[in-house]
Amino acid sequence: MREGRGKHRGMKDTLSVAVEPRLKVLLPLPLAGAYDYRVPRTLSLKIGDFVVVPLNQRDILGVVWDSPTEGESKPVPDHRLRAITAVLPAPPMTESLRRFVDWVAAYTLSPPGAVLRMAMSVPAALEAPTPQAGWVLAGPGGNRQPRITPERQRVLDAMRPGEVQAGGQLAAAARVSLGVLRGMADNGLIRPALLPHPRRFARPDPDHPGPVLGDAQAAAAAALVERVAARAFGVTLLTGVTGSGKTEVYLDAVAECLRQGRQALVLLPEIALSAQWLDRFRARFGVAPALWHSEIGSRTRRDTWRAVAQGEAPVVVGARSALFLPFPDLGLVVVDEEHETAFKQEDGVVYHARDMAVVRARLAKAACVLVSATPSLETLNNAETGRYQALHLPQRHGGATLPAVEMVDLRQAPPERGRFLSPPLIAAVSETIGRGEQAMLFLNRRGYAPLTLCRHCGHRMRCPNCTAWLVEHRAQRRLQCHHCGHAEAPPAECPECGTANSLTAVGPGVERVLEEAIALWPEARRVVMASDTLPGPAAAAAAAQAIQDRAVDLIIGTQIVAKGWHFPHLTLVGVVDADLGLAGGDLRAAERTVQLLHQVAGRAGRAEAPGRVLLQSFSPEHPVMRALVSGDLDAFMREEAAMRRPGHWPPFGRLAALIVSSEDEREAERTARDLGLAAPGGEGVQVLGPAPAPLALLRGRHRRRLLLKTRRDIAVQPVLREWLARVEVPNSVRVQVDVDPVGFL
DNA sequence: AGCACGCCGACT
DNA sequence: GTCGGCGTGCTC
Repeated sequence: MREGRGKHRGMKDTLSVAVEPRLKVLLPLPLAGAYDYRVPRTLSLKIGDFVVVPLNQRDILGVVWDSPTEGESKPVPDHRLRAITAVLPAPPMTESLRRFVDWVAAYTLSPPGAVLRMAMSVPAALEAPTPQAGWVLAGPGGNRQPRITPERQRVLDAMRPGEVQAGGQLAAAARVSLGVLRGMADNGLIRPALLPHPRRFARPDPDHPGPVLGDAQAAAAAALVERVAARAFGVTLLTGVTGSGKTEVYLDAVAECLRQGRQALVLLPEIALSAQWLDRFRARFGVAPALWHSEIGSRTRRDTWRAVAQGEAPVVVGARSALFLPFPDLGLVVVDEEHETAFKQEDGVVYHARDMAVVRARLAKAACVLVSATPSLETLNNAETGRYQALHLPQRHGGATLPAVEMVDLRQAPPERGRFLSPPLIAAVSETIGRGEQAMLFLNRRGYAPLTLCRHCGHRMRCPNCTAWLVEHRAQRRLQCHHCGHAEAPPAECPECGTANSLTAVGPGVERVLEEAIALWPEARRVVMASDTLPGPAAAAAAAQAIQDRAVDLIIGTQIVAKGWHFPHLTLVGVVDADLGLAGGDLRAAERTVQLLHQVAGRAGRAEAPGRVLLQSFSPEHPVMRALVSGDLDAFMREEAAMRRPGHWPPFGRLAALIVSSEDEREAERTARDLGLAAPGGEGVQVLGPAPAPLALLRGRHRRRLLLKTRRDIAVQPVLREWLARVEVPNSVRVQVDVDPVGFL
């Protein structure tokens, strides 16, 4: 590149040799960058087009790309170029989405192709949809006078000039067989025609009469509407306690987006559990939105992707992967429950959907709204520094009060031996269901017992592939690993000492709480809500419906009960183990516990009946418990911020984790040590580790962690890139980069 | 991500 | 002697 640039020889070469037209094509593969291809004269191409190109022995799909591929060494010589095979009949990928793919790749240190793969997750949607054939009136002309039988007359009556109808539908309407239609076609009465592709998603009516907003809601809604009407990027944080009507407020912003003729995207953390959310959407707009999540079937998936690309899906509600849908004109991105850790994608391209939603909105010149009753410290900090506008709904809508939160000190009021519900909690539940109201017992642990122990020798049943105990699922008579899926039958005798009937369950899971509840309240109608007892959205929706219909007295659940459900008859929530999330050295353990328990507490008490929350804890004096009892979460978050600020912990500094893993422990150890020796340093840059990861063994891979911490004004990506380039990583070792880690396992 | 090439065990 | 196991490496 350096020699010959601008010199005679170089100039002469470029002038005399016919330069082949070449384009960059990004492929949905984890390659370092876009590849160059020759453009055949027969194709006219533009940037963003989806194309078929040869690679090795096969044909694959890609996108004509225009990234200024940084640091490209030497261009591939002309004679090695291969030609683009074809263009696909799909709308080209927008500039905004291409820049998003580039941005996410650069931020997460992922190959751009790996990110592109998420934006082309439905290859079938790129092919022209197979048009459906139907029939249309042939109109006048032709001098034949075919006989009009009564059947034929009924068909003619069912048709209107110019309107194409599907054969099956038409035959049914005219009460004739398909043969009659064929005969009419032979006689020139009707002729085949292509059906216009059906509009799959009805346009939500922004002016459909929805719920009436209170004053505070109306004011917040007006502010959001103004942001959307500005048709420019901006982030707003919308806060307010459970039941303050945040959803209805941001649905007004969605309505404004529709009036602007732009598309809106709403991200939910657990789209599979969103049946009640969809009811509220329907109440506001009269129709259902387009849905996007991993459980959508392939046909719907293809139709939805295409509808989004053609601007025919005005509103999409989805999980984090919906960020990569091809919206041609995105005007609003809402992230509901923005504090939820479910927004963090942990495998493949590691990204935080809440943060990427802000970027997606910026690149699309769209408004962005982050919504939560318990915002993350990151988001609160951005609101405080003025990067985000803040809107707050001060109280529960409709005059309902917040539930009273009380501690149960397990040292003062312990449960019976081998039981997990304390006398005060038992009394409260009895009282509540005695009054004909509903109670909930919350324990964020699936299964019967988290640990199985030999009473004779102390042996603990552990996963062969992971650093984890096997969790007993008594209903299925299995011991399961919650990390890798390993399962085995509970052995009759201790595998270590051989003693029979010596294995005993230690600690509670929801199944064990259920067992206790059956013994205490045999008459109560119960439901267990856990991810393994509610397989899929339909089951979750059915359970929620049963609760709403008062067909249930007692709900026993894991964290899925915390998610935005509206249970109007629920007045008591008992948290079986409030200390559960606080163990371990996680930076955000306290923050997360406050958020989760506050969300759970928010399920109790609505308009008619005030709610009560009991937290069972061994350390009621812990700041987390104090915050929950006082309800002053703002003060708690201020203290949390004050603790993180001096050490430059997020959000006052930046973090990136390196996870070194290998099936060979020594190789993992050696690479981790090499990385530690090559660690960057200097002003505002610090490396912690290497250390064995808390999950030192996961799915049979030995894991070591290193943590890079920098001041907020130092970007971690260049530091990471230079660091990784200095260390040789053997093939058997994987180094995963996690920028802005949220968990520390 | 695929798909080929390459170098070591159980088969007709 | 071959068929085929999956380790390693390349793809404009």
